[in-house]
Amino acid sequence: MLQSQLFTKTRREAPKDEVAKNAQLLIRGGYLHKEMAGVYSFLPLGLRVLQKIEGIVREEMDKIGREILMSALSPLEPWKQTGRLNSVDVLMRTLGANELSLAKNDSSYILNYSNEELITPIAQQFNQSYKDLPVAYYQIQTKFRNEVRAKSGLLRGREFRMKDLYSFHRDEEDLKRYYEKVKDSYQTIFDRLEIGTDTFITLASGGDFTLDFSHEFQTLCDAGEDIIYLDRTHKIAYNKEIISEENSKKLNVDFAALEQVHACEVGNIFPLNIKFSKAFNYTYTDEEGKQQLVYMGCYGLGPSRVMGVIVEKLSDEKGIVWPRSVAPFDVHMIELQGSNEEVKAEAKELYRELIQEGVEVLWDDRDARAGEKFADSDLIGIPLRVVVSEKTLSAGKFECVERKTGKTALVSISELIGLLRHV
RNA sequence: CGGGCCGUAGUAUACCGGUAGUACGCCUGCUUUGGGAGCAGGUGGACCGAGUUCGAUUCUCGGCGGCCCGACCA
Repeated sequence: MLQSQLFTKTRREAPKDEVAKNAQLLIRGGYLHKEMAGVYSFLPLGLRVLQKIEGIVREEMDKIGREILMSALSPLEPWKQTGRLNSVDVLMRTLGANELSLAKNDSSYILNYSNEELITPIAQQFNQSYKDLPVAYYQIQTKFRNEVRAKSGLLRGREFRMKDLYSFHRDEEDLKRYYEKVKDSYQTIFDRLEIGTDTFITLASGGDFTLDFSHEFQTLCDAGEDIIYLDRTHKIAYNKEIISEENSKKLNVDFAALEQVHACEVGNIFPLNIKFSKAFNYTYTDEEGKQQLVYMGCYGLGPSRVMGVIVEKLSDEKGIVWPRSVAPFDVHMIELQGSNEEVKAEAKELYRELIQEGVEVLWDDRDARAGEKFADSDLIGIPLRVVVSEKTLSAGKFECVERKTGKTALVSISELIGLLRHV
């Protein structure tokens, strides 16, 4: 893609209404446009990153579930059926539900903030025999929540991207088996997103759904709003919310001996057990012809929040440093002395060859000086910069700079392609 | 939702009870071209409402919006 065709520009200064590093850098780089507190539009660069993250999530989820897309609107009836219309904290409902539908009491639908009420009837319709189970559906969708205090850029928004997966099982054992599978799947996803080594399964409170613990995936992050008690040797952590004398005994863990660190919740997995199947009277027929309640689990992961966490963790004073797996492009090609026709032709040829090799290239074709191009390149944070200029032309090679380390090398085009294949 | 701070061009910031200045951006032209260029000219602004006042961007009140702390948080 030509940088002149991105239709965004970088900013030299951070917006004054953002303190969070992720929001500052993503706005400065032209990835995001802020609409209101906790609500951002994704611009061309930002959308590419989001799609890379969601692509990885999708690839892994496809191994253990089927993708669907549920509606954002839903009728009130199923919410009345589970009792959540009134039991769930009203602040977590959307404005649509609070002010339009409920206050006026004249609407029969709401903008839903979670999807158990929709997925359970769907699963019920198609899976009524023990032969049909287990099944798992997932979606990647924009979620809306009336967050009372949106903050920290992409880390806590009123509108955000979420992958939610729901599984249905004939009994608790099968649910547990699948639950472990999702744990592994999540770890693979975070590894591929290159935050895996800093992401820990964390015991947390069960919330509405269970008296037992739920599991969160917490990534170490100074800007994160959770505090976890970390046991690095066993690669497990405990959310501050469950720290108590009682749980210390129950889990046989000395919390006082553990490291306390800030972290951001990037995923969570919940055993729902029979809460929702009971509400919808979702039973299946077993081998003996008897009706049995279905066991459910739900599993969330926030791609847009992950994007914010990656920026928080991997940026430096010059800008963002994307891991290759989520970077908007593989290579940032910087053309200098654009008025020199030979340089221009050389850049064009390199661009063509890289594209042909399947490399994703952002070509800075703008009529700008070197300093500005380098500064923008550092800010945007594409993993590899390749400079084409009179200097490199006379050397017969290209200058190649790794964003993360600043390591520079002069390479030929075949060496460059080899390098990109290798990474 | 409680508390604190804040709201001035596209962005970041000054000043002021007498309708606003700077920098960057943007536009024109010339020069320049490996780390955010120089010169010249130009463009563009007080969140909304009420009150005080001869006069309000400035003071007061209310609203709306933003950030932070706390509470909350499938």
